Amino acid sequence: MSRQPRGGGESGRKAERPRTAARSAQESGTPEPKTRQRDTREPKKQTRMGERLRAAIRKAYGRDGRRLRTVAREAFGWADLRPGQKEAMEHLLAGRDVLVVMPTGSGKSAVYQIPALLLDGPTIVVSPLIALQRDQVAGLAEADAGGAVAVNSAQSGGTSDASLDQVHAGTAEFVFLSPEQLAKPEVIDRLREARPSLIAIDEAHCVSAWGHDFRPDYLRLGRAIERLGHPPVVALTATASPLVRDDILASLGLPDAELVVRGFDRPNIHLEVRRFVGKEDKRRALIEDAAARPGLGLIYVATRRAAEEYATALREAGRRAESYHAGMKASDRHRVHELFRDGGLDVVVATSAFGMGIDKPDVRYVLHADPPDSIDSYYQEIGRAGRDQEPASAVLFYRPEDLGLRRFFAGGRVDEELLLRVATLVGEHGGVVPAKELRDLLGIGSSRLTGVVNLLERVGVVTVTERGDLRAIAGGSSPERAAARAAELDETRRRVDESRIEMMRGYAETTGCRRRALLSYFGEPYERACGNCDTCRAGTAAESVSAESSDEAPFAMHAKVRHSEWGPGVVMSREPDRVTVLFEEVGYKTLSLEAVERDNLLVPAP
DNA sequence: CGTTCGCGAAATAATTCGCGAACGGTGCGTTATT
Repeated sequence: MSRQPRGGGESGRKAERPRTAARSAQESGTPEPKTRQRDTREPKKQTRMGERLRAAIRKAYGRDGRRLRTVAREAFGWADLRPGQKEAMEHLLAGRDVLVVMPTGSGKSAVYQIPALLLDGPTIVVSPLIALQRDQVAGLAEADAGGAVAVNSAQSGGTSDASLDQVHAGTAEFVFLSPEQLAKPEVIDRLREARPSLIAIDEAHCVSAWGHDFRPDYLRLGRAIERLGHPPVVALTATASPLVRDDILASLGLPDAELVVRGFDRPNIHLEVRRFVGKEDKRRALIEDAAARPGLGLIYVATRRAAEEYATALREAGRRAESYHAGMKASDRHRVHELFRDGGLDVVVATSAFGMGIDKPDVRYVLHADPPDSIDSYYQEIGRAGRDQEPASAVLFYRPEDLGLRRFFAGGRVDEELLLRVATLVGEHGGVVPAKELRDLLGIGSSRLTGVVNLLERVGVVTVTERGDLRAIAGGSSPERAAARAAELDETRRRVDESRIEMMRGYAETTGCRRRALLSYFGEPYERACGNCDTCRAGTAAESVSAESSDEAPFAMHAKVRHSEWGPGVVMSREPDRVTVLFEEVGYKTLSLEAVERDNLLVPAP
């Protein structure tokens, strides 16, 4: 079987339908799908190519979803599709971009795997961890799915070259790579020549969580998508609040994406917060609790050191416990992962490094020795419990002070002087500045430079060429002004991050139903008390809910409002005496209704 | 932001106190040595 690299082509397992349709769609002047107006700095030709492809796909497949079931059965052996899966696949076959928010274990991968086999052209899968890529390639090798390869630094350059050759020749349907690979012009060139028909962004919350400083190439995926001709894109994640969803779509450049959200509530997970004053009290209580619990568990901690200390203490208490964090040798991490997977442990004590790619159904409890940086992260972590639908527990061992570390991490600011230096150097140069020369001149690595350039690009003074080099935008503002505006953008991001920590605090300290607090954070209406959290059992949640339902609150859920100082926002949750609003500029703010009414702080916005 | 570490001083002979400094998470890729 072979896929013809360019034009023509008669042979091949897959029908030529979409490509043929692409030509006829173009010739007959089929109206372009109603899609995005792309960034004008991008080459026009590529954008049009993407839209033609979309039109072709729409024409060829329309609303016909019957093929989906056939492929599911024949290639993957899946008996049936779930509603969310089918809906997302149909959007893709109709040429639309899609953001899929579904829990792990609900078959998110199928959402791109099945359309991949129906669309003629390779599928690019962006995956954050090389270990994950390995698992995904291995998983696809077992199916009759047209072959899967990876491109990354853990294998030899020759192997990666061979992978790209296979994609090009049509002998590999799926190619897995990291965002860093897609930052390389030569990789993009070769993938574009292979005419990809689908792009999947796996673990898409990483775009939002890691893009701004940790792995800045995540923020360049939007560019990569354009340069690949913008075939239909599906972004997949297990949790994302409305804020994070918007961030993902804005960053990837998918303003008109369809949204498919399924299965947020996990009613079998009992929610509880235990509050402590002393650090030592908390530590003792957690060890005692974990040592006594039957079944498999996870304990999340904030530092590597705490991971090792708790694991040691639990071993002394007679449990089969191991720690897991990024400071451990790769071989040890691997060993712990396998032990966990094969039932050789009672509990893993881990930093946030442990999680992605884990889908063990019988985790009975997830304890947090420290709160994470957001409810998004918290829900992701506790969501690893009870996937078998049997009762499970999520307990947060809470002291307000423990949020300090999260504030510290969120408080990191961009180097304003570096912003200014890059803006000045590129501005004065006038022409194309090779990124490597700039890095050498400034003595910084590519990740730092990318972080700074991402900000300067957003304020419109610098642009990145297809080769990855830098050029000033003519008529842009002065370097000083540009650097100041870029720093302001970063400041907004910081304020929003801090407000997300405040929402985490709100969850820990609420007297209302905790499930309701979580679900309303994710924009899921939940107008009752769940009966399966500590506040419900204590009775405080019921008071809170009944008080609210009798309340004639003036601000409905999801209503658009405007604050005199904080600007536009959306109502995210209401309680009897207060309302939480997500503001574009400052993030989440909880306001007392009394103050809102007295000073007329919020007005409805159009 | 909060905790821990290391140091010198105080109080007294082996420990305790107070203070400022250092540190804390997530992974890609690349490169220099075994």
